[in-house]
Amino acid sequence: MSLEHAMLGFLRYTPLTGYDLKKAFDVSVRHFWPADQSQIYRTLARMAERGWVEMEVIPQEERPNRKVYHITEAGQGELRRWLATPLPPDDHRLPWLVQVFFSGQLDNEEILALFEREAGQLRARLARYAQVPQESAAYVEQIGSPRETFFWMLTLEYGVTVNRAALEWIEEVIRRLRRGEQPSR
Amino acid sequence: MSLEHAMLGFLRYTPLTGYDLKKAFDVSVRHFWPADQSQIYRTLARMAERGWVEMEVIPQEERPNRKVYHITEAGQGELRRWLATPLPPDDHRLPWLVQVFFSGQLDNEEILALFEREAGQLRARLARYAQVPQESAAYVEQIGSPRETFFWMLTLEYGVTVNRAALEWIEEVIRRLRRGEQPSR
DNA sequence: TGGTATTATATGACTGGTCATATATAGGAT
DNA sequence: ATCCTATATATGACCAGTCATATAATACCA
Repeated sequence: MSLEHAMLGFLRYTPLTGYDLKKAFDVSVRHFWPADQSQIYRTLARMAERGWVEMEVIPQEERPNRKVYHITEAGQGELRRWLATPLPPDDHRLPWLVQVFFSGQLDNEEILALFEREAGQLRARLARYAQVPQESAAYVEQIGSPRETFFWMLTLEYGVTVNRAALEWIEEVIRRLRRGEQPSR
Repeated sequence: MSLEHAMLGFLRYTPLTGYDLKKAFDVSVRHFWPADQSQIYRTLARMAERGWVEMEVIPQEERPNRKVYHITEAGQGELRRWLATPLPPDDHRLPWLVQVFFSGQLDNEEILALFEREAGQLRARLARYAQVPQESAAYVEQIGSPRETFFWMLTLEYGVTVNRAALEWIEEVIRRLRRGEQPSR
């Protein structure tokens, strides 16, 4: 399960609380692995039971105590093992393609709107990706590892490449639909 | 929820049993919306409760009775409504990118293997896509609607385009890694 | 003779993830 | 004066989807 291993990945850099982990996710991997706050805490508890992490309570006044988790030897082993393990072929679900598949029964204008909405979402996503370097700059500096940064940036490149290809295809389809390429009912 | 609406989409063409629906999914939308058999039956029951479909039992000897479902007016309305409704921005999860993100701690050869495995999976997926037209030919003929077929084929085009872009990017990254572009530890 | 596939529906147990909400305090903004 | 944000952890209810398994007859293949 990727959430656990992503959490181990962050904890390998430095001990963190659940709250810190949530923030780390939100400036980095949330684009391909969003993490729910409540699930982070539950998962942390499970990981502690398994001995992948250990917890240390840091008392605070006028704030809930911080529970700082650090990775164990077993946790490092598990992370390494998982990183080197082939993943099962992933079946991603694309509800938008379900709409396209059955869109024949809509009017041509409605179909055009369907594609234009998706184009808009892709442009918005690409715009968000363009901001990632700034957003994560502090974190990048904090970790200060050119090797880690290199692979972080590859995930961003992937997102830009794939979403740009999708957008270009959709723009081409919009032109085809305007030309009236779709058979009528 | 897309499963329900995909099921309505198929039922709009013709009445079907749960078993038929599973087969319809498996030759078409399973590439972007796989459907579990047990979930199809449960969902069918829920849709009947809501009045989107109605069931008719066709007795059979020496086989379980067929329960043929047909779409109602309400179901058609619901399908149309959903098709014309903007989807919430989808957060797809890509466990492979989680591996890439944290791969800095692996050896260079292991990282290369990570990318080569993914390239292999993408090639396999593209090979499967190449077979879709043959696999679904019977179904296409059975429905016999050029308009429907046009949009079905667009979903396939999308898959080919996006996965090809991903594969090309990965092949480029593999060349970069071989050149030693990644900083060492 | 045994194993597997096809037709056909169904349930129980489980898992990963979401959403709403709770607690508690401080500080800044409207 | 009130609202929002940040810090910090946690639970209950829920939902979609997965996996294993059950039933039951036929037919084909090794």
